[in-house]
Amino acid sequence: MSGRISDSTVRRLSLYLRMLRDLERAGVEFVSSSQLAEPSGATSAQVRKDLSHFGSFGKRGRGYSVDGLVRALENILGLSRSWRLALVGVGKIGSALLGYGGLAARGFDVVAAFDVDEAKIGTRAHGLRIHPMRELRPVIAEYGAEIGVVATPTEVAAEVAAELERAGVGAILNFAPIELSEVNGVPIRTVDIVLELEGLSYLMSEAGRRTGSDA
Amino acid sequence: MSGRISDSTVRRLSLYLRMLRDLERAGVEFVSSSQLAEPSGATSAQVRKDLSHFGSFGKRGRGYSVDGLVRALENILGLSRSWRLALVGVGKIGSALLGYGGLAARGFDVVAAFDVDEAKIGTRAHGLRIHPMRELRPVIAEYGAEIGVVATPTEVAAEVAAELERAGVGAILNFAPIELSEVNGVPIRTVDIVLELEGLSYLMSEAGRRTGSDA
DNA sequence: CTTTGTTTGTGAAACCTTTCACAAGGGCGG
DNA sequence: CCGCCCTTGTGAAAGGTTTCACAAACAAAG
Repeated sequence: MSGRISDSTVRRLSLYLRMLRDLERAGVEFVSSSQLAEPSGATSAQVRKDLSHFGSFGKRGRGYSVDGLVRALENILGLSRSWRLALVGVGKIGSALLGYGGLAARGFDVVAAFDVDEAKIGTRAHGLRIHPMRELRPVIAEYGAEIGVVATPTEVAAEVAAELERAGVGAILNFAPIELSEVNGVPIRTVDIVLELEGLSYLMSEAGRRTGSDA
Repeated sequence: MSGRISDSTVRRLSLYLRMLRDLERAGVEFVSSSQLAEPSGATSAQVRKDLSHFGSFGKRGRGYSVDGLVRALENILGLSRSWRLALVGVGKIGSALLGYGGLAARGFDVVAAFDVDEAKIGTRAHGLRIHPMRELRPVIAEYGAEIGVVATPTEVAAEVAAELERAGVGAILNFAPIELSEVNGVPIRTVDIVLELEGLSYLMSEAGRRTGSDA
């Protein structure tokens, strides 16, 4: 088992875990790979293959113990603990994140916030004091933040990401529409809304072209 | 050329276009596939392969005309026009989207907003009147919205997506942490922040496990 | 006009992911 | 205990994407 696990496998594991938690709440004890596959649009074989990279969790003829698999996946994904986030940029997106209870509910706590705007520094947003960028390193160290969130304008995103890295975060979530390159093995995920919309734009145009030329 | 184009190819095309627009602004006339590849982390061969699905845009020995390729990619991606968005759910994320100028700047105009909260209905958010859900269909028809944006709580996201489809949108951007299944050929892209964070959590835990067992 | 530089466009190869299909294992009723 | 049924775990096959490597094409210089 276990070599390098693909990104898509990890994504699916998260989706399986979500469904398993729902099942657990509903008091279900066992689940089969096909039931597990449905909500994420995967196949039962894919579920079994995904899990097989990490071990043997099922009972033949019976399926998977819901509780057992929840714990196994939480361990694999690193979700049996909570993570501390440092937010840089308390603008539109940053504020939305601070106000979004879904993060803390799932074990991602924003413990520190930073901005360059003198008017914001020292004030509180959703109960969190906003620090000046200058204090990035000490404050991140003080709170032990592990994940940096870049919610700044595009122009400074790369610089901020580098600064976060130097401050010691182990991973970065980036909301600026720019491809940041991973250095020093600090993984970066970018959430790029415009890119998603452009993908949809392509598909709609493509559909139009096909329909158009059919007529 | 041109068969079914993969998602990752389309994403890269968007990234190429971004860089090309920067180059255009900078007055550069020609660009090579390797220059184009760099910012998106692709290889020059990949750039050429991606483009080759749609035609022959370069000049051997010279590279690609920046202007020419910008227009070609805008046409391919459907970005030589602007798109009208209908936003459902004017909560934290919805408001952040309304306030984010980056969308309109790139040709994605939010033309209608909806919510169930009686207190919000009739008021304006960032200059946009908030309509009740009941008026979804007529208002979307009136403004000719083409892309629906789901920014509601998870519980109602699937229902809202179905409603948007019936109202005639051609694509859906979903911010709720749930996998919505495409029906009637209406493509759906989901932006799932928690999923991204969990991916980072996996990588950090994995790194920890490796380092831990090395010692 | 010919030679030299460079860079494209593209089959073929390598690599990676998903699907298939089935032997192995376990529960359950009789 | 036996036989039946169900579901896992997994090699092998299929399908897809990325990389390689090179002929073809063009610009520029002599």
